[in-house]
Amino acid sequence: MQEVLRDAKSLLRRENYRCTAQREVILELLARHSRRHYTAEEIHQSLRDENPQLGLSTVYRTLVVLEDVGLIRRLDVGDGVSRYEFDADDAAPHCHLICIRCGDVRDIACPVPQEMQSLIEAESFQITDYSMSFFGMCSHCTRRVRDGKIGDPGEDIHLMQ
Amino acid sequence: MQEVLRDAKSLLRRENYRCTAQREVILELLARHSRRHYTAEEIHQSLRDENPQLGLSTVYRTLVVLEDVGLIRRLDVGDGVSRYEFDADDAAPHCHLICIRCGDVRDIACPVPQEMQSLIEAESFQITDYSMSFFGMCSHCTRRVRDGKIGDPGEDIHLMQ
DNA sequence: TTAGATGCAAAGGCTTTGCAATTCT
DNA sequence: AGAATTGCAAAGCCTTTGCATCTAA
Repeated sequence: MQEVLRDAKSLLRRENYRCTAQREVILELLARHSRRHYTAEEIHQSLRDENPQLGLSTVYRTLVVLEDVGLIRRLDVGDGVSRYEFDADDAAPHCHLICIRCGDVRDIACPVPQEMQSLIEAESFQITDYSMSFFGMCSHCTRRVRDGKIGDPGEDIHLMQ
Repeated sequence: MQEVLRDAKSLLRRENYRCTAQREVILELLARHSRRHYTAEEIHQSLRDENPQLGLSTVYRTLVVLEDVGLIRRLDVGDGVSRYEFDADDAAPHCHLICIRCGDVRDIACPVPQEMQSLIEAESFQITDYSMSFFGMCSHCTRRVRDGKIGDPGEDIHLMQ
C-alpha cells in the first residue's frame, strides 16, 4: 500500500504533475478501497472531515489528472454520474456487475477473450482501453424479491438518466 | 422495414403506450439507420425539417419510452452525451469500437463468451443487459496519424467529461 | 521564484419537469 | 370524454471554468 502510493507519486512527477496534499489524500482513499467505485461527490464527502478545505472542484480536477496518468479508471453505470476505481498496474482485467435495483457495482475477474481481441484486431482497431458491464439484479436483491420483501419495480434505482 | 415498424407499434400499444406521430418518426429514423448511434440532439436536428413542430423534450421523452419497451438501447461513449441505437429482436449481440480521436462508433459482432456468462451466473447475478465497449483508434485515424496528416493529440475528441 | 494547483462562485451543457394545450383511443 | 402526450420554457444536476490566492519544486 505504501509502495503503491510511492510509485504513484513518482509517476505523477514523471508526468509533470505536482504531488499536492489533495492529490495524495484522494489517491490514498481510492487505493485503500480499491474495490469501491466512488463518485466525485462521495470522495469529497469522505474526505471533508479530515480535510475541511478540500474543494469539490479540486476533486474533479484531480480525477482528470489521475485518470490521465492511468492511476484510476472511470466507470459509467448509466445514472449520469461518473464513478472511479483505483487501477493498479497489476490490476487484473475485470468487468462490472451493476445491480439495477440497489446500484451496487461489483468487480468480477474476467479477461477479454482471445476470440474477441482477434475480431477487433482484424478491424485494424488499436485498443487502448475497454469497458465491460453487465446490468441486472445481484443475488442479494434477487433473494429479497423472491422473499417478497421488495417487489415493486418502482423501487429500482433510476439508471437511465 | 415496414414490418419492423408495425411490430414496434403493436409492442408500444401492448405496453400501454400510445402510437403518436412523434414516436413513429423517431423510431423510423433509428430503425432506418440501425448502424448509427444518435444523440437526442442529432435526432431532433435530423427530423426538424420534416417535422418543424417536434420538440427536443419530446425526443428525450420518446427515447425513454422506446428504451423501456426494448426497441432501442442506450450507449455511453464517455463524452457525457447519451447515444441510442435501434435494437431489433433479432439483433446480433455486438460490442462497440469507439474511436477516441474522431468519435466514430462502430458495431462489431461479438457474442458474450460462454466462459464469461458462466462466471457471472456463478455469482447468482441475473443479467438483463450488457455493454461491451473498446476504446482506441480506428483504422482510418491510425492511417492518418501514420501519414502525418494528424499527430497532435490535442485533436482527440474530449471523451472523458 | 514562478508555473502549476486550489477554492470559491459562476457558468456550461445535457436532461428532466411543470403546465397548459393538444391528441390518441 | 379523458387520460396520455406534446411543446415550450424553466429548472435540475453533474461537471467545468474564471480568477485571485496559494504552494510545490
